[in-house]
Amino acid sequence: MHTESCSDGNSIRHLISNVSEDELSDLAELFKMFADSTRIKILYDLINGEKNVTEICDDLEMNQSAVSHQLKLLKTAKLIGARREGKQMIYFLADDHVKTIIAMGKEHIEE
Amino acid sequence: MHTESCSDGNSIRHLISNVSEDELSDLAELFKMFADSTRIKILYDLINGEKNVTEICDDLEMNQSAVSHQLKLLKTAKLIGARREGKQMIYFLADDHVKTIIAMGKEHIEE
DNA sequence: TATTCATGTGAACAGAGATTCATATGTTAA
DNA sequence: TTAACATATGAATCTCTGTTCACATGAATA
Repeated sequence: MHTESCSDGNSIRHLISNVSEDELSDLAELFKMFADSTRIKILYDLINGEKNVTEICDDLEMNQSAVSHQLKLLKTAKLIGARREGKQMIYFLADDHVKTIIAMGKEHIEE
Repeated sequence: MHTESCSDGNSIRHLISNVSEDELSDLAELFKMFADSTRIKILYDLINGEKNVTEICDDLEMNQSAVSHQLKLLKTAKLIGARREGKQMIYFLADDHVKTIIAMGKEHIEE
């Protein structure tokens, strides 16, 4: 016998043990968020604590529109959260996974 | 006073504590390797042990050229290694960081 | 050495994504 | 309600990158 092994019928040739193709796509999507300089800088910036958009722009020395566009992506990916405070929007890291993932990356680089 | 704080003169406005802009770019470059479905599948495939190109192609159900191109990128990034064995090239994960990083990603997704 | 199998690679094409520009939305203060 | 500030967003542009196609390279075998 040599038939389907994935119970969900979603398989890249029964190989990738127990992991559906969708799950791997989601993984790729997640890592995409870390795969851009601007977004990494934003995430890294927020490790120092929550900040509003203007502060982030100043820190990164980038124009507000570019930053806002990336903030939106990060928020959609649920890597950051936001709340309004008067005229300003305060952004912050959603959870500790972000720090952990970045830390793992740094570790690999400094091998 | 409020001048340069990074000793190397490489700063995104002294913010990103102790981390040079280059270092953050390297991080982004690293995560780019995980940010594509094909590459993630290859990496995940190799978690099951070393494989030659044909096996990987079969597993992913992708044509050989596409896979080879991605293998080259992964090798350049030092996430995988390779050795020749007769006509075949055997690819394998370079170290455990790959597994760790993927595991972190999965953990975040399954939150 | 000619052939076949396994893999690598350059060029071309297509699609995705990042930045900019202009402008819209939302909030506070005058 | 008007003005000023803070942020969001759509469209256009430009760049980057993944796949395909055709072919090159390398190794084993007849």
